[in-house]
Amino acid sequence: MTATKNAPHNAGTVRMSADERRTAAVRAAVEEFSVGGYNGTSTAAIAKRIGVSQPYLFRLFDDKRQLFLAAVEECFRRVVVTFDQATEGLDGIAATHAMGHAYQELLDREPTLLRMQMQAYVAGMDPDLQADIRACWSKLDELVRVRTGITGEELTNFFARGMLCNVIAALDLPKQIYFEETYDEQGDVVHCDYCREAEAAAAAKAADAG
Amino acid sequence: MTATKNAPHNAGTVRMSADERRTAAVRAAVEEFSVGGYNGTSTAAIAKRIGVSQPYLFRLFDDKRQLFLAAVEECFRRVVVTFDQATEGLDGIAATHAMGHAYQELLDREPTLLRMQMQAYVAGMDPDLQADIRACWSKLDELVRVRTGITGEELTNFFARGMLCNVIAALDLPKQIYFEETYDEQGDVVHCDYCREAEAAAAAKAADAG
DNA sequence: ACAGATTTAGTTATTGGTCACTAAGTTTGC
DNA sequence: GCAAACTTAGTGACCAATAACTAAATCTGT
Repeated sequence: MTATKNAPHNAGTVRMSADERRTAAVRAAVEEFSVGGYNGTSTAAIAKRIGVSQPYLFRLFDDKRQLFLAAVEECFRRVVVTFDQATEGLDGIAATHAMGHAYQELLDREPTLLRMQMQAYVAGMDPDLQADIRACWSKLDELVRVRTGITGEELTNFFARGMLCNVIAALDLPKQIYFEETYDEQGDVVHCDYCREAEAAAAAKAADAG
Repeated sequence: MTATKNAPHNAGTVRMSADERRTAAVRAAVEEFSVGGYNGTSTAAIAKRIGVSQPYLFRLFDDKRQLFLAAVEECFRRVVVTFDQATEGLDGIAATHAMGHAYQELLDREPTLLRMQMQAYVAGMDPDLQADIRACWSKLDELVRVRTGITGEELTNFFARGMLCNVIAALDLPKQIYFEETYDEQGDVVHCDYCREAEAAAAAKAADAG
């Protein structure tokens, strides 16, 4: 009695394949979980964001936990892709610098990704989720090690600075407090030699493609 | 009608002053919130831990938010105290090293404090809490700056490495992955020159007191 | 010294609301 | 016409916060 008999049940929403919906749901989940965290985000909020009823989410995912893990994996996947693209044709310290710059750029362009990471780490305190979150971390660790070849203090500082970026994203601190950039007379960012190497590699690749 | 007429209402629990209870509640809150976070921890769990009814917590604190903030402040206070004690009689790079060591020791001895910090940072994404959490961060930042005098890259790396410790605590990673210590033939930890300076300062202070 | 008054530390019972998840049905594209 | 995409309706569990009450400690006047 709530709807006229022959009016469409779900007017306004587009019909999608389950896989397409799942993908949309994961994207939405990243957005929602990144600010509310696992316990502070309702499945209803995620459903609303993709224009679907809340119970339908449970046809796409076994439970909230699975949806959260999918969001975490998507988040790490996007970071991995970023690192991948940033270090094409580079290795050693040049690759390390490139990754560092790329991550700091994420802080400006996609703070959601860094916030979602924070949420993943605290969710990792729950024994039910810890193993999966650790696996995400390990993959990232692995990528950095093989792409850069750095170890010891250098590796530690790389990840450490990444984690500081995450906190800056969470608290919305002005990033120049800890990451100052220097500008030339034109107001452009001054790049170091490693940056120039990275730019050269990118230019070479572009020339190759074009 | 639920209890025999003259039987004590709260048999088994000790009577405390409100201030004592509040202190106990804050300690319990740090324990509980550090693993469950703001949204994943019930006030009932905290009340149970100090042997008090759940509604009574709301006589001691206005609401859950206040209780959480008290726990966050207690957590940061304990870190500040640790840094304070670790750097007595030191400054400059020696103080920086001493703080760094002290923080890494917290990772072994009081992982709860580092986990609680993570919870504070993600809770700081909530606009209602962000200002207070930022204030805690600022205090810590200020302390490190005045005690060590470091700036720029050095300061950044100091905080960055701290944040990495927090993540290690959260995910229960083996800390030697990023913080290897070297041991001598006796199996004792090898200290650097700055450590020795710190030890000398501590010894001098002990001699002064004794 | 002690009875009554007052404050302080606690209780139980309850409520309004939220949330994850289930069951059973309806619509739509092919 | 059927399978796959989606809905509404509902349930039981939990949870922050309130209300109303009780008992123990402390103060006060005589």
